[in-house]
Amino acid sequence: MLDKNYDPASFEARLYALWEQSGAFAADPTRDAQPFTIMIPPPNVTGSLHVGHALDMTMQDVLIRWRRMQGRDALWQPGTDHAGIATQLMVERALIAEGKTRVGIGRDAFLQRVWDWKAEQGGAITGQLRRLGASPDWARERFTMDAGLSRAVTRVFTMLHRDGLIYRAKRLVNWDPHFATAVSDLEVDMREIKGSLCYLRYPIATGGTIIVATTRPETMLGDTAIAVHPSDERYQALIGQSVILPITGRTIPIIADDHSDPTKGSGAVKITPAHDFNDFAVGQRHNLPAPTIIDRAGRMTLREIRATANPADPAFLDSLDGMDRFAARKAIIAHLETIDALEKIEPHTHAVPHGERSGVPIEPMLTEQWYCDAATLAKPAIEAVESGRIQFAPKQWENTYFAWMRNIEPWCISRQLWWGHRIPAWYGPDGHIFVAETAEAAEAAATAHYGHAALLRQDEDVLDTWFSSALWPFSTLGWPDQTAELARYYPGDVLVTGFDIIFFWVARMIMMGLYVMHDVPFHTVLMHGLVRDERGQKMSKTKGNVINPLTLIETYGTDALRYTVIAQSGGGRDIKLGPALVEANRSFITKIWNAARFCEMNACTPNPEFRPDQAKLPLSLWILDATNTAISDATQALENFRLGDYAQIAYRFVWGDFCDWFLELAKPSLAPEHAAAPEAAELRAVAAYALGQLLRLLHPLIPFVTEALWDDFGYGAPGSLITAPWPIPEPIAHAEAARAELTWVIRLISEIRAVRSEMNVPAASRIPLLLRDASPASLARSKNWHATIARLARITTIEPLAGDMPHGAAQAILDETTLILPLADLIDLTAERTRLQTTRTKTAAEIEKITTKLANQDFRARAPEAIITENQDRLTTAQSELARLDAALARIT
RNA sequence: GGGCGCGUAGCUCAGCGGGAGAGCACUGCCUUGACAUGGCAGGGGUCACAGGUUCAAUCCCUGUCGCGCCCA
Repeated sequence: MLDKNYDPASFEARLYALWEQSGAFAADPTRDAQPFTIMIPPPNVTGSLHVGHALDMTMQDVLIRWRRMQGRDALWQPGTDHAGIATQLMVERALIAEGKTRVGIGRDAFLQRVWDWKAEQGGAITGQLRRLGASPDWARERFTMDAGLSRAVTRVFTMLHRDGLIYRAKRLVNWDPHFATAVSDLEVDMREIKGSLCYLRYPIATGGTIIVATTRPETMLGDTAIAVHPSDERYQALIGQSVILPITGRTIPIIADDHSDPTKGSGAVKITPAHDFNDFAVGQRHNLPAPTIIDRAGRMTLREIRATANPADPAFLDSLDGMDRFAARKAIIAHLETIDALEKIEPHTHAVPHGERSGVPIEPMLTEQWYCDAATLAKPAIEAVESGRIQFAPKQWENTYFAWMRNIEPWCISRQLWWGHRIPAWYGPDGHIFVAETAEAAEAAATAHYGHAALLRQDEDVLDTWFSSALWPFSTLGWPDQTAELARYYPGDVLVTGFDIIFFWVARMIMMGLYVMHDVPFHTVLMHGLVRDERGQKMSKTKGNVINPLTLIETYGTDALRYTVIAQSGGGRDIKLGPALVEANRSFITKIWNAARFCEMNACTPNPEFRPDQAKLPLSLWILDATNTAISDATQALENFRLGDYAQIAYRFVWGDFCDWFLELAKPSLAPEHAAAPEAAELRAVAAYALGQLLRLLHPLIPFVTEALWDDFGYGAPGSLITAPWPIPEPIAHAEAARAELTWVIRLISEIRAVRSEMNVPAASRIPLLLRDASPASLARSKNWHATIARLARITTIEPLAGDMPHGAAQAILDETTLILPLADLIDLTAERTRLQTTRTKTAAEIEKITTKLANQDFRARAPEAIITENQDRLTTAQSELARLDAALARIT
């Protein structure tokens, strides 16, 4: 017996354990079934479940559960990624708390600490995914640092290097001084900073000064030119002259370059090639030197400029060596003031790059790093989307993908971290590089190269975490081994992720999939938006508006959360989420629970022998037909990746069709006094059947409540709904006639209810119904449905009107019939007249509109025949309604 | 500056060439034996604005305004 109250906490954990232990989540490559594969975008091993995951993972789970029920061999590949910087940071913090440091304990000990941490606390998110009801094949869980996945990383690195697609180069990188590592463009946040624009006065060698504007005066130590725009009249005479840099006393040229914007600042800009991306490009065009003047910890360094310096104040210059870059900025401004080289300082707001993880300003830094030739890898990846072999849903995001891929920069893949895949490159005594999968292979290569064994030193750096994530769609399946899984599940079907991650996962997985596997990793990319708070604000810890999905689950149940995120997810736009919305949506789950309770109380027990074609009653045929429609529509929505539509279709079917009408219309027949009749038996069987279809239809969306009810009713063994077949429409004979009949009954009841409500007829009062001008068919229907109409519309008798209308009656029009409700002293005749007049006005307006349209010769000549006919039909209907309304008005006495 | 997207009922959004929709919120009535976490009924919209194409425009095109995001 079901509890009176829906209490998700009482069964969710139990049902999940039942599913997991039953092996329902497991893919089976030996099965004779079409595979369906989703590779989880591996969450960060340090992470915990946030609402963005809740959306992303629920979408995947809906698809995987649906396809699994359809009989596909469903593989949802779970796992986590090792998150180089985040994980290293976490363990470093723990060390600092113990008074130790990473460098202090050394690389090997540090890595052991990371693994220890991972064993104890890593992957908390996988437990939280279970709370969400996610059904991946846990036995196949992978981690990007696993031996197998690491082997794939090493293999791909050597392949790319062999093909000339990985190389070493000295370039500017985004340097994070806090972590002392290079980071990718994508791990840099541009933040609006209220700073200052300093106007510096540089002396010209031949006399006079030139003013340059800069937001970073401290970089002047590394200036190697002053650039002016070639067409800037003000500076024509100065091009080719020299400037004496204050502080260092170095002499640098004034050059002409388009980079300088005459409308900004003074129109002259200082060029610091080693510490600015634009300046670096200018430096390359003009063959300028690029001295580094800030070190890897963000401190000033004189190492590369000391030899050329000729300072007026050597003590001041020396004092800068080793000074933090921001302290140096202040010191330099103060010093320039004293030597009268500071023209002015203006407040200035500008975008400053910050490390996503560290939060400190990024320092462009000239370093030697490993690069991947992304532009070459991108070509086939672009083609795969252009040709439609991969499709984005919504399609709009393909533009974003193309825009980025067509302008892709070389991918800096090395990171100066310890936690990650160590770069499989070794250096000989003379610096010669040996790239190999193992140290032994590198040594063998070195022996062959030098003609004798040589002492090799492995590259200290590790690879960008995204390098290993990019291999996820095939490394998880055992590649480079040719496993049965690889043959069966690659390429996969769908990647589900947020648009903010197109460049991280989507683009890189496609590039690597095509390069390594010569095939796309998936055919569809299903994009969703960001989850925001109820006011549309981005969630952030600093704002304190972060919603914890586990709290929502504990408060409202997992199904309410799942339903909410999916129902909101339409169109791939950002979604707004708050506890109030989840609470409101929980009532949908409660509604299902209560509808099931009603079925249970009325002995609607599942009958495996029941087939829809045994049903005879119009009401049975009607709900069976509505069930078919819901099944078709829901299936089509899922096929088109319109999960929001699926949720809405489910909602309307359950609440509108099944609860509001089917159960209500069935109640008179199910009442105890009729319980023994054959009609009641059929309706009980139909109710049980439709409920079973409904539970299957909604299971991918709200797995827990549906499984709980499935088990309770005994539709199958406990925990078996997850593997029950996805419903398919069953042919219903005479569905058309049943629809017509039930639609009539529903309209009749609604019409009477509306009149009663508008005329303020007390709900408790039961009144007779008279039918005027009713056709024999309508009279027959009213007779057949008398008990139901009586109950739902609070009616006593239903009779054809014989003779004159009784005094004081309300009227309404239903097709050819005029409904007459004698209200005697209850009625306010003025109100009744007004009510009918309002309807008449609307109908008359409708007639006017259609008449005008039909009178238009252009319309008649050019509109499709079907549209003309439709308008004529509508006109006829409206005209006859108008006539009946006029008659009704005339009868009021 | 370039690109993408969005402005439809109080809110969240669907619809995207031929009768303006849903959910929530709101108002009124109802403790009817699944559910007051409910039922029934109702009000509420020059579909941002201005042009254009069309027999017909919320829907297509152009422009304007406002908002958001991405890239420089």
